[in-house]
Amino acid sequence: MERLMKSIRIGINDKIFLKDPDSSDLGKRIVKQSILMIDEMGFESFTFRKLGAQIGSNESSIYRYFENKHKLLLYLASWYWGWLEYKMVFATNAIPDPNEKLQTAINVLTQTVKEDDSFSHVNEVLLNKIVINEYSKSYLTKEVDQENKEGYFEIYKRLVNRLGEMIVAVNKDYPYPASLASSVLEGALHQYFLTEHFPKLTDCNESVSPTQFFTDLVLRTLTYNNDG
Amino acid sequence: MERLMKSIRIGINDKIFLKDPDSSDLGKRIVKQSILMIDEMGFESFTFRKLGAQIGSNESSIYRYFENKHKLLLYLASWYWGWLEYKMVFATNAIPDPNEKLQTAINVLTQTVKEDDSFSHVNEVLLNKIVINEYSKSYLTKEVDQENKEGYFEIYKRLVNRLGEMIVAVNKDYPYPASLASSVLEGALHQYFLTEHFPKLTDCNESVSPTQFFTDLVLRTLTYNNDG
DNA sequence: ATATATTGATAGTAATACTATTATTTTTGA
DNA sequence: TCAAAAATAATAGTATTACTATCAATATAT
Repeated sequence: MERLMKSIRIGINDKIFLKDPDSSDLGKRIVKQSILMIDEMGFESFTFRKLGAQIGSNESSIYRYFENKHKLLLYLASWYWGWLEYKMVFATNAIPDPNEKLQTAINVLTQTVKEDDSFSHVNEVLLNKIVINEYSKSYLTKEVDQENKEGYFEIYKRLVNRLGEMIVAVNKDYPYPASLASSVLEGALHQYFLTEHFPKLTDCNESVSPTQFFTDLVLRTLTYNNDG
Repeated sequence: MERLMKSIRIGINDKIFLKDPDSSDLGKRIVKQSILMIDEMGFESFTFRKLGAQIGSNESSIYRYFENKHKLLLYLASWYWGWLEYKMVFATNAIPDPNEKLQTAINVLTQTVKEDDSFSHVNEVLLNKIVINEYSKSYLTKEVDQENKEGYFEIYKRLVNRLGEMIVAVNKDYPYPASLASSVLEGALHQYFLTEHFPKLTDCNESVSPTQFFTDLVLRTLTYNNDG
């Protein structure tokens, strides 16, 4: 798996960047260091000037890769969701039983990332933390419809839809597969956030994972029968 | 109900503001106009300078009420959740049956606000939209733990806990009442957002409401029996 | 009528989020 | 291998943001 992951490339909508950061050493340093810095100081405090100082490069050079830090966040998020999608498809592909397939998908999608593959310049552990803390900010904007039209959220949407299809495969009569799928993905991020900062608002903790909560939730929801 | 709501006052942690905006005409104009402007231009573009220009007051005067726009957002959010809490407690108070009580609570908590009471200086319809689009930004910050310690999220937490208790009252064996409660509240905001901007990621639309989705979800989850 | 509190006006600062221009270095490909 | 092209760096500059400070004007309360 690691060897495979090492060589994959996430296909990201090329309107998100001005110059593909994967195409040069500077581009990779921008991505790598921005992940460390956004995790460290938070997206609000992060600036291209600070990033330039850290990587020994110039602010103006970074602007040749990304229009602004918002676009960089969209890039990082797309990378993350693309990577998760790959892991999910890989993990579920060979499973014929719809129940087991869905179960496996939920496992992959709602687990925290424990270690990065250390081959790529992308630290997936930190990227996972960034997505938990910052992803919402990438779409809670006045420009969301325009940016959606331009395809900046395609990978995420595809991932939600894949999960939705697996839900349908388990129970074709369940009336809200898309809402359940989007709730699982978004909710997992939220439950991780709560575990860290608002422990009284969640039952998840060191011994109970969001994966357990959502696995149970989806099971109950899809195998419900009203004779009980 | 309208008459009652007219005179209620939401008790908001007074560390959120420097001077109670409810205590003066200027304070009320700040709150009223900020709601209109944040809804209109989004939180990022909104500034105290622009707000001052709109209400014919001075930027520096606004800073005497709120340290910064983040605190103003915390104030508006607290007001909103306090108002919802009031509506929920009022609506559920007299209901003895736990199932019906929970059902009513979910109704109140996941419905959009259709008209404001027009007595208060707060437009609840717009405030509801603001909470959908901006609330996450109030806690997805590096300062969240400090601010939580100072009690800025008390009302929201109390509301989630109340809902969690109602869930326990319906099914004391369900292992994730807090997570389910927080998922319903947060998820309702998210489903409304998706309906507006990512319709393919939700089953909610003009004829299916997030209320229906979550009512059904909670019903299935709490009345599940594994004989099926 | 006067002290006090509130608001307004003006100005100023450091930082942000860029853009523009020009210089320097690196890459490439004829 | 040398010249052209591309990429990066350095420097400077602009408009805006997010404030703070000071002082003047006005309203209010005793």
